[in-house]
Amino acid sequence: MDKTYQPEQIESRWYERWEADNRFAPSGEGEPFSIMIPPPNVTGSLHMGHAFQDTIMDTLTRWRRMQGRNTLWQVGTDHAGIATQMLVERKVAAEEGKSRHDLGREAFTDKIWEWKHESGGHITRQLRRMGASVDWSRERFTMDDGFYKAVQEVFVRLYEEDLIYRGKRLVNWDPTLHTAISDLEVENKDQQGQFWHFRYPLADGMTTDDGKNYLVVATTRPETLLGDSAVAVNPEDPRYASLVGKFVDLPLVGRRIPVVADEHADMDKGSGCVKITPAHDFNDYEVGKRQDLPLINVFTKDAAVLAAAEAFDLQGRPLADIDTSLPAAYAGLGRFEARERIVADMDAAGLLEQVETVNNTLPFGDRSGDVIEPLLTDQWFVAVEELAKPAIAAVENGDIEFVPKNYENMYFAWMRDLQDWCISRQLWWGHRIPAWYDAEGNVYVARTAEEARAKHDLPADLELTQDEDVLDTWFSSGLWTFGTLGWPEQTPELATFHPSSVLVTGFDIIFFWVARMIMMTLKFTGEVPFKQVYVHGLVRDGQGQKMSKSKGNVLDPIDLIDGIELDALVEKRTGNMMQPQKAKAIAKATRGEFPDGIEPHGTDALRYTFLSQATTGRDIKFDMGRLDGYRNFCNKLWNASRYVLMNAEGQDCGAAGGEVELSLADRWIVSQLQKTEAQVTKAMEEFRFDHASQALYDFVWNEYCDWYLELSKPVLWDDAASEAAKRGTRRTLVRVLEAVLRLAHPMMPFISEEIWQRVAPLAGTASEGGSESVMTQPWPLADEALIDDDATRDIEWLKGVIVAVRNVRAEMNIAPGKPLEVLLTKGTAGDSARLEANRPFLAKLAKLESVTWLDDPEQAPLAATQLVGEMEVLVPMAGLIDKDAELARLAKEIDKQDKLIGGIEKKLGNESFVAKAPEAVVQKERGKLEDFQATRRVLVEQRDKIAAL
RNA sequence: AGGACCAUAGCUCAGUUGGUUAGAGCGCCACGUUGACAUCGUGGAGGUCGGCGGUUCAAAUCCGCCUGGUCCUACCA
Repeated sequence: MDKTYQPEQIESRWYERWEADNRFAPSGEGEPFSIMIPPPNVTGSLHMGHAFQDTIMDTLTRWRRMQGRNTLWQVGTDHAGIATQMLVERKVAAEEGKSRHDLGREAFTDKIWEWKHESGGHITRQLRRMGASVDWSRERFTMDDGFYKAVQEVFVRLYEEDLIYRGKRLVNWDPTLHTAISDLEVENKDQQGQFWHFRYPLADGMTTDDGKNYLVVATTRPETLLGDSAVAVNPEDPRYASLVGKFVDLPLVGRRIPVVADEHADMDKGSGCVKITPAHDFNDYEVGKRQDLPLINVFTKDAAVLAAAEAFDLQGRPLADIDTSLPAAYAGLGRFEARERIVADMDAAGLLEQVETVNNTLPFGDRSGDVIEPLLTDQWFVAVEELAKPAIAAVENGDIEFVPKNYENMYFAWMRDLQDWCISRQLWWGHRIPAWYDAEGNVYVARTAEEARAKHDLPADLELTQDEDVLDTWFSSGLWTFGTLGWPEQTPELATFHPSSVLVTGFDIIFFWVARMIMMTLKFTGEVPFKQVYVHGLVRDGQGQKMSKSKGNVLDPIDLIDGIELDALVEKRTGNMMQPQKAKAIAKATRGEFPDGIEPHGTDALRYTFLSQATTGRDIKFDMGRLDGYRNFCNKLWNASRYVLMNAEGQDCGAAGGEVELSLADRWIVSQLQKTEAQVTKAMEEFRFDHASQALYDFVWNEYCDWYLELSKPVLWDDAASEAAKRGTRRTLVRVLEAVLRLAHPMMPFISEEIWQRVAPLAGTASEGGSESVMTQPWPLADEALIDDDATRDIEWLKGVIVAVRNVRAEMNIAPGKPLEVLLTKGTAGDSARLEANRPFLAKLAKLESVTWLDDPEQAPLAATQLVGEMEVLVPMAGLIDKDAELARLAKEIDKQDKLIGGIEKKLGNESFVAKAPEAVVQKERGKLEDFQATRRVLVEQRDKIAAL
């Protein structure tokens, strides 16, 4: 083995080997365990969130596989409609100077497929770098043929049950992307805006009660004035009661519109009058429905003003009897330009009463960044009410369990107030909606045009054209758990691996994805999609900031694994920016934070860092310090293994039998191993990866390396030790390490495999040069019978004495290597026996020349003293003591004991405590009091002795 | 406006059903080339557990209020 751990040398090698050996496929035996990967965008690349999530899934998968479960980690990618289309659109524009419309639908989607083939391997290669043990042979894509079929099937069946319908509705329209988007894709941002108060003249000579011939309405969107259908006042408002049913003349347009009474009007806001524009505002749309108002659309799909408005009734049928003429001056103006012109014109007409500056919230499309426009368009919807009921019940009755539990409330709140889901998108990339139209606009929903004809008895020569729209990406990803397993065919995989065991996902897509999967899967399989949902937080930077290109704080997991030069990192963070003016500051911050770039850390260290920080549900602040620390941990494990191999390879480790004698240390470390195995297993079961990683780290570093390896040296290097004793220690060294590697494997797959290959043959769990992998070894099971409390107590005693001597050395400034004479006194017979049993260990680890048992404490020379239980550890200090320093130290120690004693005495002096606290607690306090008092006595004795010098 | 979560050492975080001398890693200080490891070893310093009040024999832990932070939902004509 190399002297230093070199992750890059082992990681790619092992992944290729595992894949070649088909280690990731289900075994076909045992209780099934399955995880469906949240499919990343096919053209995307791995970010920290993926790396984190993949680590958790892989750890669970490897662990369950080792437990003997029939394990499938299903992999695949998502076509990601809008994101992918936009990306290719930009690429085509940059490279060919063409828009997608220049190319046409077919040629453009061909371009996307080309791009998919070209770049689609990127994310999967990165997944391999993370060590993900997914079954590549079953890789799926949401637009592959089988999935397309599943999507069509679901659409047709839902339509046949009247759970999908088409209609003209107000939707969130993205004027840049020219598509509807869902509520979830709208990001509301606070802005400072203006609030214009307009006068709407009353028609027919009417006046208000206070004699005005106009009503005042206020709006943040003057341009929608063109589409007003009414002015509303509150039915309870006495000021306007006489005007309800009368009319106003809509300024600039000249249309007569009614004054209606509706509860939407708030008497306490502004004038109490509100303009109603049902075709351009969601609240007004509701008012329109209640008041039976016409829907007057005044915008094009670009959100520019139409030459003539379009009027519809609430069912979306054109209305002929409405005057749809609009002022020619605004035709073709964009909405913001129209706004300015309208405000100016109102002002000029003397109808602008007031302008206020206010804070308001604007809706932005999360992809385009454009301001979203509520627009009346023809769309397809899923009626969700019926689907939601069983989906809510499944979580209520525990068929699906969220971890942590509090996300269930978030889920319920959303599910109980669900709007119908707009599933059509005016995009070219996605699943084409399986609906056909004839020349008269009749719609036929079927799996194919042929099926549509057959079903509806249509003549063969009737021309049918397919709906131009595609489905929302989440419609198809909602079918992910069963679509990937071959549904609608009843495949064996579907029978075996569905429902999946656990979904690992971020809280940000509970609504987008999790909720919809639950609804769709229950509907079509009658099963829940997964039994548990492990919800994790966002990976943020060290300061708790969201990682984003514009902030310049993005870390690429691959750079953490392989390392990156400073200049390359700066270039990566500042190149190709949307806001190039930030580049300088980002470069400076990056050079400040990583003056030497980023060192390579390896995948295992990165995974371990994620796991150690994986506290359920909370966002994690990625800690570079921990990454270094766990790289060091890998190095520690590496070097400990080198020590073991140096002492075990070519030696008799007891695998072939032979007499074996186990030392106290051997029995102790085996005992500690059992406890660690139990802890790690329990933590895994509870999704507490932080605890699992911590327990393993503690055992490896603080027990196995710090103590056991040191304790093994006196046995292995002592010529006087028996062959049976050496064999026992070698066997223990090797066996414990072998178990540790199995325990570590789900968390650190690469280093554990690399070392295991060398260690397992020595431990007798694998054959020399064999084809086994740690991946498929049994998960270590704690054996209660091997827990040895006596050995633990003895080793604790030994450690106590060694630490006591080290303390003395540090305090007295004695060189660490200087051999010392040590006396033990005031101990029990047990202490004396322990000394005899552990003399060689003590001498070696505490660097002692001699250890003497002193029966008569009076014989003790002047010495630095430490306590181990009742026993005193004396390091004779003839003439070497700095009297003042030692007195000061002792005074401080005595003071500390006094405080502890005082605290307990107060507690024990409290009658209620003694009366009400459990007896065990009281006894414990009494015990502590005695200990502290004993310590204090020794310290005082020592102080008096030194003071007397 | 409603709701969720969080606040523990300089930093990142553990702390199970109330009973610990409140822990870990990193960082810091001192010492150290002992035959696995300086990506290391040994020892150490460092905490009014955000504030106030309550319940209790006993509160970092339970309850209430307050402050600060993160996020979600809704509204903003």
